[in-house]
Amino acid sequence: MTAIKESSTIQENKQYALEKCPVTFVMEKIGGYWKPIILYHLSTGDKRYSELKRAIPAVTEKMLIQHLKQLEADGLVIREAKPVVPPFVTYRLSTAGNGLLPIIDAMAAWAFKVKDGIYNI
Amino acid sequence: MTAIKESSTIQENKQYALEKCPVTFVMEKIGGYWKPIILYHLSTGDKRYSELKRAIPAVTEKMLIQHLKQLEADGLVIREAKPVVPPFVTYRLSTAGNGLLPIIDAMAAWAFKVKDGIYNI
DNA sequence: ACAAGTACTTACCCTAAAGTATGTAACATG
DNA sequence: CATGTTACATACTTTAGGGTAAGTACTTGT
Repeated sequence: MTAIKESSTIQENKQYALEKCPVTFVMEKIGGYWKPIILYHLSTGDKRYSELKRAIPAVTEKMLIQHLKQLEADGLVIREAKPVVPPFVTYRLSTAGNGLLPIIDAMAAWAFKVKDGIYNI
Repeated sequence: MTAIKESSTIQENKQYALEKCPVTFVMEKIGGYWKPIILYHLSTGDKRYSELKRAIPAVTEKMLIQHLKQLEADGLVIREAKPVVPPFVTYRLSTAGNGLLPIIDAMAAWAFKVKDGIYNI
């Protein structure tokens, strides 16, 4: 969680956009390079922290937990920690998180159409 | 179009994410605070530049054209300029741009569910 | 005694994206 | 002849986000 400065124009505009535009609201939740990838990996079942780390080798640990914490704070993923040593922590999608899957699917469908040249982009 | 530095880690990671994750690919296209709002406004029919400006008062002109140019470059919107003075320029969604609408709708649906408290976030 | 594994945390730096402010061409109108 | 309108462009600044590198606690294996 990076510190954000209150009352900068950019934050005010963000507020405006968030209220005006449901799409922006969603982008707030799943925006950030790694969040969609994390969500994708969690869509196939719950994962340990280290499993995610290995599944997404390019992500740094800082970014991984930072996004996981944010997703947790947003109520999209649920963290479960067993009180053992070494730690055993699993992450899984919440109901709201699962509700995102149709969006993810629609995005993937569009992306594949573009890549297959269905649209002449 | 902002100048980007080749071969920075962030750019390499972006590449990785773009290839691995179709969702990230889509986020690249519609990410940025104003793009979804612009797309939403264009979804109800073609609009003049000045109409968009008035429809989204909080956006600065720089951001508005910057995003419009980017959307145009990405093949999502089509720009049509009549060679008159004062200029008369309209923007509308391309086929690919229209293909985004199901995503936009799915996002809006999810956002409204969250706001209506359907999910207990 | 020491390395390894797990799940983090923290301090610092760098870049891309957004914002501010101002300027431009071309004509039409008062 | 000055002002307004439209659709931009461009130089400069700020900020949020991402990256680097290093450290922490607690236990098991060698």
